[in-house]
Amino acid sequence: MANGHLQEAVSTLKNTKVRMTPQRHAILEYLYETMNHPTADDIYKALESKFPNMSVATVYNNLRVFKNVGIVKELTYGDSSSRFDCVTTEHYHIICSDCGKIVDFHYPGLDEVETLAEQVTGFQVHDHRMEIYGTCQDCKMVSH
Amino acid sequence: MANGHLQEAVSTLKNTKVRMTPQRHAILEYLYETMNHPTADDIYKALESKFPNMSVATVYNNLRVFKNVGIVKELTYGDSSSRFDCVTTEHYHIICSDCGKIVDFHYPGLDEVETLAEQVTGFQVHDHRMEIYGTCQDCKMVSH
DNA sequence: TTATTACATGATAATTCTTATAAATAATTC
DNA sequence: GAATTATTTATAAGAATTATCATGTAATAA
Repeated sequence: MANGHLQEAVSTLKNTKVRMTPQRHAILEYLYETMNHPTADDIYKALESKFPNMSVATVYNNLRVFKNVGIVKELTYGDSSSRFDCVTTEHYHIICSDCGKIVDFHYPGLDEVETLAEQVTGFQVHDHRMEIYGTCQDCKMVSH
Repeated sequence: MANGHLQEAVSTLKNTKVRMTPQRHAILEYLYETMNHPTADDIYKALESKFPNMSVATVYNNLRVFKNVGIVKELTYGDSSSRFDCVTTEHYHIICSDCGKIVDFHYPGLDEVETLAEQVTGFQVHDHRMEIYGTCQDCKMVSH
């Protein structure tokens, strides 16, 4: 299933001028398998053994390429480094303020907010973003 | 009215061990008067004439202090530098993807999302964040 | 009031994340 | 297969933020 999404992403790339390279495939594979919201550096380290010569710039460059094509989303939280997420279904994130863990959280979507915003502000809305912050169960334990 | 909120923030600080200094007052004043979601550098430049000797570090340090006390919120968008917003009433932001303009957008609040998230994930929720992205009217004009 | 303590500031260095550059390499097109 | 174009790699550069530390200033205690 994750594999299916990966294939889909690969064929999306095929339709553009973007070439498929081993590095790009590995980055995508990692994103779609782990579903882990990694930073660019996380990805770099994870693929270090497979691609000892790969540059950090390659990771950044390709993440940007993927983002432009629309198969990867960039998430900027407060913690200085962006996180990257493969675009699959509509879901939000809940983030633990203590340990930083990110958990997917499915929710119907906030389309009504978008339409209301359009009416009130006159903007032409094309996206929104929401995150929830809290303390995860593990961290609740620790603090007791 | 903006002034009222400023006074409130000042007295909040009084209750903590945080001292009031001219620089801190000026930073808060700027935040509460402009309501402009400035970056740290924006603030630094805006206060340059009043405080020619003020260091950028002072701005950063104090914004962090304010954040910890809870009278200022840090907003991280994709554009590399954080923006800072004084905490007043519950509102969200709608951001123009073209020119970067940020407009306040009042909405009842998404408490139900928080409670649902608590039930589903087991997190203890204490905050959430939402933004809407679109094209503002000015930029819509330009593109025609 | 004076001494002491604790916190703030300012200048600068250091760190970190990200992007730009340029040469080498690989893939695609004809 | 040769020419063209995109990609990788290594490194340098850039920008935002934080750390350091000496100095300064305000609060507290005697």
